[in-house]
Amino acid sequence: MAREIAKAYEPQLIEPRWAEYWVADELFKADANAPGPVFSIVIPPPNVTGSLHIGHMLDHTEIDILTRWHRMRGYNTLYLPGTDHAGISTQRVVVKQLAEQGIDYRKLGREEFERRVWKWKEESGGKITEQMRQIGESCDWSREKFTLSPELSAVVREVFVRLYEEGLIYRGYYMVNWCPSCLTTLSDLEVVHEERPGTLWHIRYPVVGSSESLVVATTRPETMLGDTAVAVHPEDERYKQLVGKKAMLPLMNREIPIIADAMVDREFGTGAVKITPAHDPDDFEAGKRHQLAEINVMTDDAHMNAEAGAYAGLDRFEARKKVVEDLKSLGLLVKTAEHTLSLGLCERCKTIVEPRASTQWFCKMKPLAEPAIAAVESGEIRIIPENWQAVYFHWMKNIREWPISRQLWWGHRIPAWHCRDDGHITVARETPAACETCGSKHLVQDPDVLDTWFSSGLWPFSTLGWPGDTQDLRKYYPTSVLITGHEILFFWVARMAMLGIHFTGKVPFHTVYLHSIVKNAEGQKMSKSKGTGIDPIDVNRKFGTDAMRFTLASMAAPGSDLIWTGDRIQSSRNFANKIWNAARFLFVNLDKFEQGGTGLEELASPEARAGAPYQFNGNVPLADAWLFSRLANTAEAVNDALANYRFHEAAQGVYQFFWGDFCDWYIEWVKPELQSANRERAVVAWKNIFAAFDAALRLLHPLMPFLTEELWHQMPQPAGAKSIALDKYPEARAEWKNAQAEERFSLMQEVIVALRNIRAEMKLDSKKRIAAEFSSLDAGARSLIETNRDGVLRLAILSDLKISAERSPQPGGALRSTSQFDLRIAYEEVVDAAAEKARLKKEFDGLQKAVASKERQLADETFRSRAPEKIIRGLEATLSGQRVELKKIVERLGQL
RNA sequence: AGGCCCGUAGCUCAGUUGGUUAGAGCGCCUCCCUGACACGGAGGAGGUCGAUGGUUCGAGUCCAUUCGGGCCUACCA
Repeated sequence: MAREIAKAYEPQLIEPRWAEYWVADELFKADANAPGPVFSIVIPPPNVTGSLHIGHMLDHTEIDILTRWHRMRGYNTLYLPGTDHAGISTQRVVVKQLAEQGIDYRKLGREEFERRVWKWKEESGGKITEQMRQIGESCDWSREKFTLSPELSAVVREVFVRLYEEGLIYRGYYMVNWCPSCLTTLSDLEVVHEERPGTLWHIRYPVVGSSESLVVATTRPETMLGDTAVAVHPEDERYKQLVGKKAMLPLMNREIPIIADAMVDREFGTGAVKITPAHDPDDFEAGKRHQLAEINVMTDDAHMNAEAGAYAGLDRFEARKKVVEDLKSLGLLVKTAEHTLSLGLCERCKTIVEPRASTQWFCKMKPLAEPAIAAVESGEIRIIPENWQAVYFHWMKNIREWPISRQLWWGHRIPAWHCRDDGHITVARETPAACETCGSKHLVQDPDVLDTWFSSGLWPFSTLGWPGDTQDLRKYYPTSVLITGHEILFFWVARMAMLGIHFTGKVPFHTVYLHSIVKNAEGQKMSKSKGTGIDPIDVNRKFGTDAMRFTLASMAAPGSDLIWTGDRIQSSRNFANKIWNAARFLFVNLDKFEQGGTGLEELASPEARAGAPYQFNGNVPLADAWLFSRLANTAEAVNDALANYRFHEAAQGVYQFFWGDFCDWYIEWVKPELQSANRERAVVAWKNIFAAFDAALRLLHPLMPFLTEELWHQMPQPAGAKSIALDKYPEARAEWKNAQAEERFSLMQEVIVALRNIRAEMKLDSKKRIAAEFSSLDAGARSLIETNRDGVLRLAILSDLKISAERSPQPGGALRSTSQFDLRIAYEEVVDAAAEKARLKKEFDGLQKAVASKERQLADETFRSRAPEKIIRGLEATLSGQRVELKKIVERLGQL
């Protein structure tokens, strides 16, 4: 049966086929009734608004690798995909689209707005799926549920009401971060700080009823219009006599008190501070302590309002200029100094945040944080890498109140209703018919929505049927692992921990794996807003999603950043192609072999594979014994790496085995056997190579799902078998391990490499066969080479190989020696003596240094008494070998 | 201001409890378009591990100081 296999790996042909399969199939749909261990994963929120870049791929890559690995080991796996954000994001997309059409979403009315959101969702649903298909199978959309689905909204309301009833959620009048562009409150975490050069203006405030005056320093002169006091330190001798008097606020001509407060730093500026309770968090607190009035001089969008008198209507920065000018002309500007300040910016739009006092909903965090701290301290939640634990503790132990209301439209609305008659607020799970206190029917729902992270923080249990006592909840909660980037440790991880423990009494996950941040070649974090992201779809189209996944996995060493340069993915693509071609080799040659009668079914059936490695003449052939031993060791290392979230080690292990061991050595070695005229020998070779190839595919599968799936289906599989992902993951089989075979095979590799090396140095044409001599005092080594003479002749391109105990005394030709053996090629043409000498000299230097340092160490009594026996013996063994080599080099140098 | 991380071959990075001539991929050099693969094969050159000092029989690996780069947290007007 002739097979048609493309000459090169073409991901664009293979992957869509399987992508469709993955998305459609319910492979990862967990069954709560299924027996066996459970592995459940919380997936971070994918962002479907278009800011998808390679950085976002990392979570999904790692999660999917783990999922497949666990699935192949018989775990019952559940994904909890973070589609919560998808709902919010959908709303934001609609807002953006409306804005592009010049429509302000606020003016649509909430119902009309939500209608459009649903419409967009329906229309674009397919588009999202197609997009996700192209970036790979890494996200499971089959469980797609949007935030605004009735089920999730009900959970959010339930949580809100419970926290409110417990007194943890309250309404408060405080200073909050306000974005004048987004027109909403921001939590501290949504404010990013940036160092910028600024100015410190010194302004003179005359003291009422005297010729004295005070100089205050400020970086924001426009806020002085709202000043209601000047503060000095209570023990500051310079100003002691002024406390209790009044100052005349320039420009506004308002008398304001001079107060004493310990908050003032005597060293900074002039030691006198203007107090603007409505526009600064510290001043706000001071204002409360001293019962000062708050004068808000700005509008929502940061223009000056009527309270600013002559400045009303100006933008805050124009007002600043004008205030400074006016002060200057009044002679009240004492001095200006340069001053670097750290400005708070809105994370989303980068507008300078305006501190603003307003009434908002808050959540008390201390009672929630304490159990979450304890969970990490006790190890019930493991944070990997460990250094992030310290960061977590630091934040959690200094946690502040969380303002949870947002003046946005996207998100869950706050379940609170204001009574128009008596002002009472009714908090309820369902829309109340009447006010709790006065029974009035004039109720208006609070216009605010909840911070996105409020609902996201419920994800691990809100998706499993909570507050009901469901089977899913019992089986899958707590989940096993959360993988995400460390940038949302506080936003999301910590809040899930707090809310999960609070509402279920159990931690939401046992392991938190925080991966590195992906940056571009310039070292910048990938970000859509900065324009530094790389679109993974483009890259995938070019190289394939398997290459993308393998690249991310191989670079995902924990603890440090990951820089995306683009050349690693080329090497991953090459690796995929290499495997593809190894498979082609098998099938193309099998076609020829099959004409002799024995077919694929017999050679590669599941039963045949299970019996490998097969024997010939009562022994497993050396190369096969070696390969299966390598396979066992690789499987062990890879399993171990994945168990410890060391994806890069897993990737490297499989790469080395598949390319280095399987392709470069094993296939080359068994080529003749596969076509052997001895049918029995050939069948053994075929059965072994198929078994090894199959195992290697399974080993690679989590790291390259599409390619391995495709090739797996080329081989005979048990009836009803659907996917390699449901096959077994290779384990380290003890009976495959064979230290002796590894040792013997590697000696042969050494001999072959040394011979190739000589050939290369002599610049021999690669087709030119030459004769060589092998000599070794070790009878075992001689018989090894003797037995495998054909292979050595073939791989080292020799016409003949003489084997002897003693090196022939003949001078001339090219020579290569190790402590175990000598190789000589008696070639007529003189070897470049000078080059040979230089090479040997270099080797001599290195070797001599190594020998000297070992001799020194071994002669040291302290070393001998303190170093472990193993080290000493190893050192001695190496030393004796190196001495032999050194001697041979000296001899050879003498000859030249 | 406090905390964390990084500085290893030209580039991007590995290097788990300190232990034998420090590894990989890409790039570079030489030879080869050989029937799985030029997205390939074979061979090779190239680092003394930012700097200094210390602990130790022994340090890329631990400690201190220092220089350089990055990140996070912070209410200094």
